Amino acid sequence: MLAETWLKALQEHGYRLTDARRAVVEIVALAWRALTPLEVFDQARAKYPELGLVTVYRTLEKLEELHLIQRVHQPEGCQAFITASQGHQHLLLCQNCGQVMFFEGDDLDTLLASIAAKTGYAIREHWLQLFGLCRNCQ
Amino acid sequence: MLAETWLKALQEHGYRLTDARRAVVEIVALAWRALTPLEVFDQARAKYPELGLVTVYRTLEKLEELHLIQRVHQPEGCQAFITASQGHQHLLLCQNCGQVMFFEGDDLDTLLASIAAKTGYAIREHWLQLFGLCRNCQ
DNA sequence: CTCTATAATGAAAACGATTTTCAGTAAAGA
DNA sequence: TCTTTACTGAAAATCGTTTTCATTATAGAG
Ligand SMILES: [Mn+2]
Ligand SMILES: [Mn+2]
Ligand SMILES: [Zn+2]
Ligand SMILES: [Zn+2]
Repeated sequence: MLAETWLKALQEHGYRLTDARRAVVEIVALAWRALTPLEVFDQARAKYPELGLVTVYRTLEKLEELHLIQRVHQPEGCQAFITASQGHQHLLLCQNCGQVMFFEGDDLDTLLASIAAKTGYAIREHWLQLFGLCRNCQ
Repeated sequence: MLAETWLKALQEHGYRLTDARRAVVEIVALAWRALTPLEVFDQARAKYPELGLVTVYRTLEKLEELHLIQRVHQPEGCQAFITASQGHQHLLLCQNCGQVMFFEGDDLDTLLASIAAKTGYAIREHWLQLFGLCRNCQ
């Protein structure tokens, strides 16, 4: 299970395992859409009611630092997090329910070469993100 | 000049022309990189020292609403604005000096069709943004 | 299993960015 | 020139996030 992996990773990096952390990790690891710190807080309090919002922020910070989660940029805001992609992948988001999927195999080489030639830029990175409706929401 | 166009657009939408607004518009219209509200404030105060930060926020809001400027998402934050693209264009940003360029002619149709087929999503929109080093910064 | 060092906790306070309130000012049209 | 009311900046309020701090509990040593 993903939550177990993350907890083990935290431990291996010298962080302690606590009930608060476990609650946060379990919520985020199971999420099928990006969650804001406040959404994580609300959902995790169901498992562990003593949880403080501060600990949510602190735990998300550590998970991001270990590249286990990543921030998602959206028209409505850029504070939400989702499980990190592995390797070179991009996001596909449902505009209705928020479901997040990863995809890979984008071949932008020709495009990037052409832009580099036209502009004189040395292109180092690209952000590609798709928005649409998932099967359920169409 | 771009600033004139924007001021005319504001006027045509029933907004009044004031010295404060002129100062803000002139700074943003001439910018070659994305500026945060505070950066606009600092630069515009050189032209009009009585300017208040609140008016910067209010003016940016109106310019965005009229699609004359657009918000730029970057790893360091998502509060900065730049002149809006016309038609279907994407951004190319210098990771060193922040220079912003637009490009068009991205052909993602094949990619989008393949992702749609694989995932079952109806793809409606895409965000593509390139990062690199401009000619001067290489 | 007990003890100890200290990482982690939550409450409260602080903070920084943005928004709202408000009384005075000035743009624009009559 | 006069009148209406949109716009202004200062101050206060608000919102999300971070810091501070005294207390608690994890993890490793003994
Ligand atoms: Mn790619
Ligand atoms: Mn495109
Ligand atoms: Zn959906
Ligand atoms: Zn540059």
